[in-house]
Amino acid sequence: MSNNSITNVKKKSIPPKRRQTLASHLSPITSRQSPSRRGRPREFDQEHALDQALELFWRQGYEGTSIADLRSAIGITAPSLYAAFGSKEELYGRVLEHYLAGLGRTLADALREETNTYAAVKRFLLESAHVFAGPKNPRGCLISCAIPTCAPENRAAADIVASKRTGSLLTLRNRFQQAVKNGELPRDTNTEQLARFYGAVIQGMSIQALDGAGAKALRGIAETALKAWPGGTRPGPVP
Amino acid sequence: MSNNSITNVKKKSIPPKRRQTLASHLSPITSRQSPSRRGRPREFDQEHALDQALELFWRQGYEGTSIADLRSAIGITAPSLYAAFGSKEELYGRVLEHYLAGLGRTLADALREETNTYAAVKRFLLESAHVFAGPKNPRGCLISCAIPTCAPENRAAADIVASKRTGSLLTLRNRFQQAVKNGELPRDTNTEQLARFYGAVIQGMSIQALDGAGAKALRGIAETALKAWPGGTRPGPVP
DNA sequence: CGATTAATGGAATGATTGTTATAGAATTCC
DNA sequence: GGAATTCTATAACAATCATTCCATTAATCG
Repeated sequence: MSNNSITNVKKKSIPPKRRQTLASHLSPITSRQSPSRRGRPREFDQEHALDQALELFWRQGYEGTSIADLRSAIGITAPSLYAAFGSKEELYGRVLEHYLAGLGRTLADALREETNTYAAVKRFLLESAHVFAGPKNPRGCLISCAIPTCAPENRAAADIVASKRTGSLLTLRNRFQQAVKNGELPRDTNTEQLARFYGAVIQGMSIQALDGAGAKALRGIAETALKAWPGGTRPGPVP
Repeated sequence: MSNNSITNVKKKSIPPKRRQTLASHLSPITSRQSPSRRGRPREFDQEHALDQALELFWRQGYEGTSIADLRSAIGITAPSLYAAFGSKEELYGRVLEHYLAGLGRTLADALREETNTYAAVKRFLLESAHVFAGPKNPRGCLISCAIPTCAPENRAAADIVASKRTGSLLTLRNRFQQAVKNGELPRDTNTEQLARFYGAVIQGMSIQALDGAGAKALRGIAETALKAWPGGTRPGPVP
């Protein structure tokens, strides 16, 4: 109950946050949506709510989206929102997962379905170009350029997205390491450096998409980036 | 005086903004700082105020920095701040100029001082890596990844930074066009595409710097990006 | 000197921020 | 059929948001 003001030197009073933790750390899927539970059933569709929240966070960012925005977009009252998602920060985490399971799954798809690593990267870049400039969703990437900077109070939310970006870099690097073993990449390839490079390209494409670059311009960036592929433009031998 | 609520469909009441325009559109330098004017002299140093504001906007972003933050960092009262800079949005514009005249002048410097275009791009990338990961200033680039998304009310501020990014892309493209004429770049070079590519690399480097990448990692990204230089890794003939 | 002009400090503006009591309504368990 | 449980709606919470009113102070111009 009492706000321990000892630990916090800053002047902004960060709200206490009582019920945050447990739900989000158990299972990423079934936090509160397992059917046929005890009390009064939920009257709104969680999936639809996440869609609406995704749209807002994507278009306006974390700090630019208020609870009031979310409430009116989803069409529920504040207590319902907090009962279902815990807090703005937790909802944001859920939305990121929702994105990565939907339009943001381009990297995972490409790496899983393409046996050739060069082809996987190429597909990842080109599909991203398509999504980032697509007319049906907000421009850019929800992950790549979300909350780059923020007020100290929102640091936690920023760290969540940052960890997703870092995760993508690691995923790329792991594949490149495997590709070195396969012979797809030269033995002396700096895999982390290469992963960072293609990660940077994606992030830059995302920002330029926000600034108005179309799919064609983004594909041009991707095309140029592929010229930096080790061993020349041609893909390495397929294992 | 009266808020014309016809044009604005959104629910958020955007503050009227009375005294915004004139000052900022005349001269980017002498808006209110020409010496020996009429009334009571200013008691704080504008330059120092801009430094403090720069630090804050750089570290926390536009939406993450409040007037209260700026007030206490600069050490002035709200009326003084508004008298000197007009509004948060105008102050932000001033800060961006301040940045481009200081630590953010890497692109302009490189292009002006390096006769070889490849060398200019290389220097731009490496110097940026140094600034983005430098310990003396906030990480990343104030321009590259600032306000990618925002609340509708802050669209104007976001457009200011976006125009700086677009300006950098145009500057790069112009230099590349010149380099094609010089013979430094192949005749069939898509100069806009190349400019977008190196712009994207810088933007990605900035984001990764925010995520914790050190100067060495950023230089690695730059090094890889230079391998995409048309005609191979070696610079073209010097004119 | 008196008038004008502009910056200052203190206090307040209305609106919006994220979040929560409180009470009522709808379901399952026993 | 209660008891327990969980969602919903109304209303409120304190804090913070960007901005401005007011009276005062300090300078220059005539």
